[in-house]
Amino acid sequence: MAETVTIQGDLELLARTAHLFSSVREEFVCAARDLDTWPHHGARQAARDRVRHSGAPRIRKLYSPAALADEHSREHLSQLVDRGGQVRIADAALPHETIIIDRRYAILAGASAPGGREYTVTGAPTLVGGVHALFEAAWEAATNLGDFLRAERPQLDAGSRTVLRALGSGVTDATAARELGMSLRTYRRRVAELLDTLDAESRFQAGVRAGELGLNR
Amino acid sequence: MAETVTIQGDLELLARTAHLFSSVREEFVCAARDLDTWPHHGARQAARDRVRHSGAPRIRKLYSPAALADEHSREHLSQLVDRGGQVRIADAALPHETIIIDRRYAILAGASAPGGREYTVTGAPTLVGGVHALFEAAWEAATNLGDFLRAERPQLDAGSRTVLRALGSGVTDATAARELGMSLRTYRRRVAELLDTLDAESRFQAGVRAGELGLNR
DNA sequence: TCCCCGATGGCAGCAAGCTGCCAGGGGCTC
DNA sequence: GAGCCCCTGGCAGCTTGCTGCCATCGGGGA
Repeated sequence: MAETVTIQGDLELLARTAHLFSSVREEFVCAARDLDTWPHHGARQAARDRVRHSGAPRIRKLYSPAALADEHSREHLSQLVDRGGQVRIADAALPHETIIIDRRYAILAGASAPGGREYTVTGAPTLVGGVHALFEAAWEAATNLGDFLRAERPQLDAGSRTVLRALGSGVTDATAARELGMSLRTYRRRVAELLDTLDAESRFQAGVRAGELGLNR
Repeated sequence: MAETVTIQGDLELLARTAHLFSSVREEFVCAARDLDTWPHHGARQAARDRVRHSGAPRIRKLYSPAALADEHSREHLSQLVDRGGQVRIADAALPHETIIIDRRYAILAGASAPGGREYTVTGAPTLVGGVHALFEAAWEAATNLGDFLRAERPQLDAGSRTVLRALGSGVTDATAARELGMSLRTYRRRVAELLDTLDAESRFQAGVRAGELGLNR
């Protein structure tokens, strides 16, 4: 392969770079806006297989917050982490998707063209090095997936947390109000406010949200 | 250091092995019953620092299900995973805690003795190799932390899941029953059964459980 | 001081949720 | 078919949750 080539369309990209994806030895680095960006299903399988064995490459993926939009993506990302990959979320939008393999090859996505999207694949050391340095900078600035998800939970004041715990303990409103030293009316006001901030229409729904967000602690 | 030494007590272990923990280059392997077993706080910090940089050692930790007993430990483990460590849960009890560093040194915990717990530290290749092989076998047989947690969720039949979704959608019982094509009475029976299997005393509590267990899908 | 404002709590009425009881109804075995 | 069992649904009565309304209270600010 020439040091730098331009490729049109996903299919050709797959055909021309499949051997690169399956040759990953040490590091597979990927930056993208969301999970739908790269169509490299074969590569995913190869990467998965490799992680299972010792001497696995280090896998790092950097996404925009957009990658967390739907539940399905979240599930996928957490599975990625389970398999030993590292996932971080950047503040930036990451419009130009990038893959770097073993610091030897870089694949950069460009604009859409009539014949499909345009990609640049290069093995030129200076180019790859530069791209890698940029990635490192973005990587360092980004936050861990787990931390990001934890930070995402709405910040509740101490009062709301108390009410939350009372609700979670399963007691009736009367008991909870007594334990918290407030009237039934006020307690129910707090509950109603909590449902409002959690955007829930029923107590059950609020419980689900609280459980998902790990607020019940 | 002699090839194999026996050490009494946690303090001496720390003193004699601190340099080993900070010398980890490629792989840090640990098997233990739970998180309280090893007192190596310094090592944790060292490992943490290393993971932040490239060329990080591969960290693998194998625990018994007992390590998941309390919420605090779960939190700690998931943070470990966030930082790029791999955590698996074994079916076995793992009574003999083991640490292997770079396949060069092994630390094995033994029985409690009057002068503190007894530890064996060795750098003998055959010994370390043997221990490592045993660890690999146990590791392969164990399941990923994430998978384990997912499998832990109680299995609900299709009907219960439907009810769960209805509850999660936030509609009233009357609406839900109509949508599910059953009477109000039966729907409420289903809800009551669900609360029972989730061991919840209120709908909110059931919601929390469902959210925690990721059942709301 | 007076007024305003926000938070609280009591009350009342309604809506929603919970459950015991009993009456079908369908499938099963004998 | 008879008896049995389990599931369902209606009814009723009760508890719990929800909220509008109003009175009260305490802390600023004009």
